[in-house]
Amino acid sequence: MPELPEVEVVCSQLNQSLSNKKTIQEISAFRNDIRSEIPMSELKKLNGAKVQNVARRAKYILIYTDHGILLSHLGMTGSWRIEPSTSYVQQKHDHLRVTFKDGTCLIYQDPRRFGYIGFQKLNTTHSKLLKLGVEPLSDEFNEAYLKEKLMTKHSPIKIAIMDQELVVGVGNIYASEALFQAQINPKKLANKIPKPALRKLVQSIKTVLTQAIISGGSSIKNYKSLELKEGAYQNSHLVYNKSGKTCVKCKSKIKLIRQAGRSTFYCPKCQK
DNA sequence: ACTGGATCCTGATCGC
DNA sequence: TGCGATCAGGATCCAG
Repeated sequence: MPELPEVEVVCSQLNQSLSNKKTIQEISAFRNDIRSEIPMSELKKLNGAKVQNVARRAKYILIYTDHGILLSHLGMTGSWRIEPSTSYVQQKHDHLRVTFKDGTCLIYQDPRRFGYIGFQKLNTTHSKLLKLGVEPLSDEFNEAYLKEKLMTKHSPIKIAIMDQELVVGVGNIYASEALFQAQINPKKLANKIPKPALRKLVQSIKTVLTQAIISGGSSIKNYKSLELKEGAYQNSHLVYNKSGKTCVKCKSKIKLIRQAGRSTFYCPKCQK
């Protein structure tokens, strides 16, 4: 479900709500068989821990405490929500619940169970984070970096920019949107893109992600932020989910194709 | 060493 | 209205 902007929004809200105030009383799982088993024996180490801050790395959410780090990934349908402990009623697909000493609790819900919950020891890097590429909104992600990385890439550019070992956070929606803004055909081979186009692509990715964060993310199906608010960036999508509709630039029809099993939307006339 | 496809799972939506 | 087929914002494993 969520790409970088949606995770960023959830993360900053969690940071607002949890940091420097909450002490964990108890962590319990309703079921631990999500895609990868929830490591309850390790998570028990967080009992009595004080939350320090919440940060994002790629599409992972890291809840830092003085006893260790609660690592999570929302997969396609995962979400976190905060409720008063006393009025908590278990909802369908609630898998994990963190109870705080101040009378509130944090619940992880994930219908498809594609998400991930893990534990990271203090001063270590979890294995899931080891191979991740650069953050798209950092200065490390620039034209020179992209050119070097794509030199040996024989996949279509759309697939390449979704590769989390190259650059993190770009998923199916923002890949299509960024390529449209950069006027690059998603089928074009990554190692065949001229330098000026790569410069444009870097800029487009940064712009699209930044604008989406400002809008509170995209709510296509069931994404909601912590405060159960929907994002608004779906209203700014120019190609995603627009097949058959008119291109805003040239008035021809937006096309839908399938790449590596995922939908890609683009304008055949504007994107060469 | 690469690449694309199948796979994990539930729920919403589409077409007959 | 009902029912099966298809599709969904992700990541990983496997085969060619």
